Amino acid sequence: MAQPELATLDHESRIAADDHQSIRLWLRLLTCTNLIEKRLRSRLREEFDTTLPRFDFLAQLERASDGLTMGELSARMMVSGGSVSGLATQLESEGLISREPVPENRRTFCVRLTRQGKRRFSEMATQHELWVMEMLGCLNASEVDDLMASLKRLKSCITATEQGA
Amino acid sequence: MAQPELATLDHESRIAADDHQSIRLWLRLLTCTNLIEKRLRSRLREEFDTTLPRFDFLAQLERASDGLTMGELSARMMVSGGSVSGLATQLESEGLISREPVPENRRTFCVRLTRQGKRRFSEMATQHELWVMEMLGCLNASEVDDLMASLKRLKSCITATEQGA
DNA sequence: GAATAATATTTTAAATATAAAATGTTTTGC
DNA sequence: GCAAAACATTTTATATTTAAAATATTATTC
Repeated sequence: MAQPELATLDHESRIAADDHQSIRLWLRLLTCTNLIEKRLRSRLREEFDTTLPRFDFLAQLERASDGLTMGELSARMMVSGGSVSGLATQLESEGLISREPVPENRRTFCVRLTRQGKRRFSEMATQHELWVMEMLGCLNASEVDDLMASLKRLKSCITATEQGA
Repeated sequence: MAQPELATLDHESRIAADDHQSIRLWLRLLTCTNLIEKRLRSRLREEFDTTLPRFDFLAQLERASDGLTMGELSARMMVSGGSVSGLATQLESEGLISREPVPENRRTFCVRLTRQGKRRFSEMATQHELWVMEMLGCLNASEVDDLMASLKRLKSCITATEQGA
């Protein structure tokens, strides 16, 4: 009974079904990301009176002990140069980062965490990690590994299809 | 040789390792979502001179043939009421949606696609589906199914840890 | 049934996003 | 070496986001 029905699914129908499956996967991915992002956003506001972009800015610097240029920050944070510029102005005025000119290339700046920025970030990072653990922690190690592998493959699929079409 | 080393990983170390793995998973998820979102955003701009939130607004209505209230739209789109309100004002002025009062409850509106909105959305949806296929299409059916299952589990993990902590 | 609480939406204020133009610096090509 | 191109950043103008206040309606409670 099942086989004849399957046989009636022609190539076009199957393609259409796959289409919908792709869309469904994309929507599910988006939902998960939105849920996590919103939770982190509200916790950062409640507990540290800050925002996700500002946290992310500091996090990128924490990972790069030699400092980063504005362009590198823009690429790693995946936001426009204008955004990075505005965030940097704020964080600099709060004393959390420094923006020093580079003698060899006067077009660029080297952005670093200040001592205060490091201290402040580490307070937030500890909590941030707990919040993420809280949300992802019920996945066991092999589930996490599976997801990591699948998403790695997905990422390479996405970047394989180049932007300029 | 491997067992003794594993044995030296005490509970705390293993927890720390898991923490980082959770963060890495979260960042990878975010990267994938950002890549897809940016691509869709720029394509929608280039080809239809519109934005992702506006497309999403219409898409939610397309799926709900009986129309939706502003609050339902807000929940399904996972954005604030204020955003929905602003988007509705725009889309209404462009003639793509209608916002009719509901006699039984004068607080709410019933939002629907207009004929023009349906036509416009279907043009965009066709392309949108192709763009998503383009990015996710290199995953085979079983990879997609695996991801769907993993993300479903992830979603239930996230929502299981309730917001109000 | 009047006062209070809950609900649905819009408006407001502040922050953030982008694209594109402007500015200043370095590199390239002749 | 000078003009043109490429590069890195900031500024500008516009659009979007959110949280919270304001508005209006409905439901509850005593």
